[in-house]
Amino acid sequence: MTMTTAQKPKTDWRRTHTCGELRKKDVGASVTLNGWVHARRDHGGIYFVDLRDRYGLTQVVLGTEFKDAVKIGPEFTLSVHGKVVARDGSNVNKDRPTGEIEIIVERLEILSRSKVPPFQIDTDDEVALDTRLTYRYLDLRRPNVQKNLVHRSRFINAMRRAFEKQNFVEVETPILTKATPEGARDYLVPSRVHPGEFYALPQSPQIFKQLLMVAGLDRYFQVARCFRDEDLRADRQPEFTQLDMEMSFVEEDDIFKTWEQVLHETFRDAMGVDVAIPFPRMSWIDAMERFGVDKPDVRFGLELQEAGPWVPTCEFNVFKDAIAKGGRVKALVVPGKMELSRKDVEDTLTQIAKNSGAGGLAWWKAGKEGGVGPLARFCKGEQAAALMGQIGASEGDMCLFAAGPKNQVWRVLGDIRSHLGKRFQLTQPGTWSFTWVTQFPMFEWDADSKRWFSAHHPFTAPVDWDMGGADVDANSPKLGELFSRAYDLVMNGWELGSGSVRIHKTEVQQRIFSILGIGEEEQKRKFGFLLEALSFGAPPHAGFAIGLDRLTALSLGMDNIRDVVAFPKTTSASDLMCGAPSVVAPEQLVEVHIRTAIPPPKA
RNA sequence: GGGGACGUAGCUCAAUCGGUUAGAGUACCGGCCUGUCACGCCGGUGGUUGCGGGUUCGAGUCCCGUCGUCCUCGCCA
Repeated sequence: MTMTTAQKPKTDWRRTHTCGELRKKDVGASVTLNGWVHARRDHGGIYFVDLRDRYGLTQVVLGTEFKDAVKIGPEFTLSVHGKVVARDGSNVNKDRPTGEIEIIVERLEILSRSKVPPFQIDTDDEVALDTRLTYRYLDLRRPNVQKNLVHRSRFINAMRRAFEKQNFVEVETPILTKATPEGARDYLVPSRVHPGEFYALPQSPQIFKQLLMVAGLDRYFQVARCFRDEDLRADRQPEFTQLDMEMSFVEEDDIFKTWEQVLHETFRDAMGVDVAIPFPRMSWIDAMERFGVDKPDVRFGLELQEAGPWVPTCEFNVFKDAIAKGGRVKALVVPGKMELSRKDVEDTLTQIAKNSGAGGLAWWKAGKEGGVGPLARFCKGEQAAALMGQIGASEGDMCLFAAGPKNQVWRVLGDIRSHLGKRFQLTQPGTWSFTWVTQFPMFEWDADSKRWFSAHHPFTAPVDWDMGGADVDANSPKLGELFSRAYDLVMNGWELGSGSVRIHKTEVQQRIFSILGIGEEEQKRKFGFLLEALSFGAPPHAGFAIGLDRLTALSLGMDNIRDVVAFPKTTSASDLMCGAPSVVAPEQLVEVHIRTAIPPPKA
């Protein structure tokens, strides 16, 4: 809604939430209001209507002069000219602007009539998602959803300002680009001019921003749309937005400092929240050992404890076998006051453990006399006290043990820890806890295809440029022990973004490609332009990208990114509003040289 | 690709052990009401219970399939 008064200049609706909101000081002023109107009931010839601005913040009751107005539909768009008057003082609700003042209407013009809406727009009642998404443009009229988009806009603008203040240059990179092997599945676009050839939509602007570093734009950023043809989740849409950046002649520290400053200013300017900087840092291995995940929610303790040293003193073969096979035994000590029952452990938690790949969960209610639980008979005499000392448990604490390969132990206890955090509400809403997680593994072995994959991406620099020596070939298991200069930014248990120091030397890049099973020929075909670019004296560089949808959702306390995206897709990646994807005319296919038989559309 | 939950009026939901004419609130339409702000009162329209098949004397309810939405595992360099 726009509002003009004699005293007040026209307000830019993008700048303020309160523009359009009628206040007591406006009494006596002449106004023009344009907005959505939800007509209430006909009341003896008077129409009482709520005028709602585009943020849904203003509700105005029209005064008695409105009684001659024509009858109108349930929702419509209109323009009202009138005089603002104070209502009878005895009937004012002091807590809300609505009702305090009203407009005596001099002229009313219906700009646009409305059909009966498919759901009630003037309430925040729950409506089925598919209905909301089919009529997203009506859903967006609802105050709660709309304010998310306003918040998002503020966030993006604040970030842009913060980057520009640090002399970053925003550069747009192509949306029609080249398919990249590895990583996520590409969305492909057939070329009309080149029969049988395809563009791909970018999974990220990664290579382009590295080329910008070679080009000498040593402080780049971009609000970048990215596309990944993978299954959706609450925190994942097939297209999403990154705040992407890259810098030259820098290392981890410089990236961290830049982002800490940017995020500090963003939260301050967009939300008035003072985020403490610098953010704590933690190596990946510490994150895994202490929290069992690479995106730990550090707002609560309940850290994983090492039980290994105690194992040789006991007779529990499951634990001994795990250690003998090179695995680990770790524990989660749940304070007695959290009141975790035997049933909780044996039902809920055991189920979580099984979902996480464990055979089971050993539990022990700590006690100096041997405690209670399946583990109790292995905790005779001194052993009980020794175990309590080893894992830091007190009398009455519920201790949960996982044994096996370290990845599995981390996973099981990490999942259970996260469950307990939610269950016992160990986190406070409205807190923002950032952590840098550094030094991720360089490679991960894929048992199915029997080859190494990059844990981050193939352009990530190893911590050790020499990668443990020249004798490391693509078959060496040693590759699994190498660390990279990749880092993530984690907030409240969510991965917000990731980045790395990049490889800027052609030889190193070629070697990484070889380890990943990309032969010389293939390297040339797929990444020739990058390798050649690196050969022209590429500066050392590093970068980072943050998921804007996730950041916006989290900052609003939401756990689904759907409502910070104007037109989101469903879990089956379709757009219910416009009906995408859809069948196209055969002529269109012929034009782009696709002759494959198209399966008939679903019934 | 796998697992789970859900699908009943425009919307939000109910319907007992499988039982006879599928209800309520709201919305919508009509009537009454000049100070409402979830206005009130009276009346009315509105349903192939997502779709297809099966079991049964009888299915919204049970079974199978299918479609859709949500959550999740795999996947997301």
